Amino acid sequence: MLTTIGEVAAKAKVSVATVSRVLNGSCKVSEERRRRVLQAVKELQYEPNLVGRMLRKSETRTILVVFSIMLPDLIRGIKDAAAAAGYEVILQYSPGPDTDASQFAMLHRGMADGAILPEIQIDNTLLALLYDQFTIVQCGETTKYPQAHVVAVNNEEIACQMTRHLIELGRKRIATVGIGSCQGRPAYFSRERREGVRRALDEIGIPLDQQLHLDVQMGYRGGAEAADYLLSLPERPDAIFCFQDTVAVGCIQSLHRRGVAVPGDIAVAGFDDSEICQFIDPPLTSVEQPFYEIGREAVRTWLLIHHDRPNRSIGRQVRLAARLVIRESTGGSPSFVD
Amino acid sequence: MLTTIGEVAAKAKVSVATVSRVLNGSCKVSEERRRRVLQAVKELQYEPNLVGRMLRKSETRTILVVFSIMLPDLIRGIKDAAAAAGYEVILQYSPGPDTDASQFAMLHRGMADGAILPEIQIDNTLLALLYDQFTIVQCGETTKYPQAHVVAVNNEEIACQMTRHLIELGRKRIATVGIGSCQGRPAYFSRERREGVRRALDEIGIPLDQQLHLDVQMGYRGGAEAADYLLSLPERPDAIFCFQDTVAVGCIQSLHRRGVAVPGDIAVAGFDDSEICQFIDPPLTSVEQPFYEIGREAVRTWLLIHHDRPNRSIGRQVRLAARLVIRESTGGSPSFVD
DNA sequence: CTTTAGTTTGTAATCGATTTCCTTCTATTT
DNA sequence: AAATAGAAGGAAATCGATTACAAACTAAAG
Repeated sequence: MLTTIGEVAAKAKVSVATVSRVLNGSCKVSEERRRRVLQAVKELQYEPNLVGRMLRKSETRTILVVFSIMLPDLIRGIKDAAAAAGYEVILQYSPGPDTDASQFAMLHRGMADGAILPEIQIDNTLLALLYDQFTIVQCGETTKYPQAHVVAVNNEEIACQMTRHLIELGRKRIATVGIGSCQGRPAYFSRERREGVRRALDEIGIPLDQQLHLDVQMGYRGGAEAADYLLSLPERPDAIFCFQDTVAVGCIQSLHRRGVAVPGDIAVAGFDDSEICQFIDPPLTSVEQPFYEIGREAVRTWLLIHHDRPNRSIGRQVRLAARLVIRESTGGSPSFVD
Repeated sequence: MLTTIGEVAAKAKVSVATVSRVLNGSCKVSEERRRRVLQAVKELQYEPNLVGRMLRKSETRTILVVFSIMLPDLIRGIKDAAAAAGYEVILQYSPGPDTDASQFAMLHRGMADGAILPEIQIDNTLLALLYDQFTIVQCGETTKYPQAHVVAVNNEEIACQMTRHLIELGRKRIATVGIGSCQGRPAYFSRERREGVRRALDEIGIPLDQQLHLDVQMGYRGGAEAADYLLSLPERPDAIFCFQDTVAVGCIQSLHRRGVAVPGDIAVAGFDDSEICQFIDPPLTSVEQPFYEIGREAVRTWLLIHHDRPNRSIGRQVRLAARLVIRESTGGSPSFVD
């Protein structure tokens, strides 16, 4: 059994109310009693029971984080910002690209005040229900739901920059590999990035060739499949921009197997700048996302919305800048470009 | 505000006790009232508040899972087995190889009845304190703590098998790269695996060369550093057995850069059989761990220990079989061996 | 028709922490 | 010395669900 406030009160020879007051800073406690209470707390190693507190205050001060891909920096950002605001974080892992209602039981059962959804693809009907009842912030993955609160990088802008970089290197037939959800629809961030690619191609008057743009399941296998398809085309691309690093890695692997040189024949770029980019052959050009800041900003946004519930009619969109990281896989010399 | 049992009772025109009885199966409720209650529950979309239940029952029916590397199958195994037993799971991410007391606040604050620690390296003093107060099961990573409850693969046996495989291919100077904790000490599973390697070498009368065995931080960078060190030796190894796939990948990458052929000059093997093994060049020989089963078994063990608290003097050790997955990185033809 | 046994239902206590309300005590002013 | 304001601390209500206990009701037996 864990120590309760009653035992602390008994040991310190004060009432439970006084113990609570000492620990919660309502400073109307005499120095003598405060000392006795703190002494007892220390000796008994008392930590207030969160369940009791939650019930009494009718709030959990807990944020649920439902994630499908593990992004350590993002989680750290969320945890740090939440802790700073006196909030707990509980993680829920949702395997697969699409998330269903069962992942949100903790909300409906009163164990969390709201949720942050990093890189989660989710049905619009379910999303509407969640937004209706709880404080929800999405990050990484964006959404077409108009009331959604979103923290993400400026996908369109950075994809446009990446495409310009490829064009500067003389590439003209640029393919993109996005991430699809279960229904075969591309994730919304894929659409934004593709729109950036389209804009860059537009600038030099190249029309979009639909054949060159496809969506796959995230992971190495998806990348391999994409490469196989693109190589099967009568006119092969000379660059492949994958919207996730693991997809790019799978892609490169498949190109190698078929004797296609990277970047000699085809340049490949990824997205996220995960650790593997530096450790694959050739090192992978990618887009660095400020995951830690995205996490922190998501919490800040969450807190803002949560304390301003009545006025939350319109969605709040926060866009952060991403950064191109050029490496050998696109044939450029290893250097950074802002 | 979420619906409470009182509102359901009012709507169904019964007492709260009756609602509770209907929902908790004490079947002494008349058919008529049961129907009314279920109707009201449905209409109000009522879900019992876990906080209230936890407080009243003085148990949370929640297991805390503190993880440092994300193993989706293991988490799925844990969640499935926990759900089947009516338990919730909350995840806590612990960045870095070593875990400190702050990760266990949820236990001390009454939000979980115990914890499962997958692949977590943890100080023995802290571990003893945890075992003393809570139901704890470790999995993946083992422990020298004698009262520890551990679910893991038979590291020594499978490492011995892998080494025999390398010996059969004609390799004689076999290096190992283990995972070190912050204090520079190797993780305990590294020691077990190394012991298996020693045993296999012993069988053919090759003594252990200490120079060939080192520990690094997990991840690609650790593998690259290990390869650099091993190549700097006057007598290079002809095989490198890495105790984590990412380390093996980093290792191979560094070997490639220095013009060392894999497996021509040096064979490389990994551990965990993660997805990347099939998508790296050359495909990586590895050890498949039954992560889903480890997760399930961890929960089963947890439940057993939890309901048998007085008699838990001695640690319970569960060892599962792992499987060699031979691929090109060790020069064998791609095939499976049991 | 009364008694008794058994079943169903409601009332109220309970879990731990917080907080309102009220009492007690101290200090200041007249 | 009496009156009053203000500070400090304790008693008790509260949050939501469960459950011990008591009350009410039904059915069977005498």
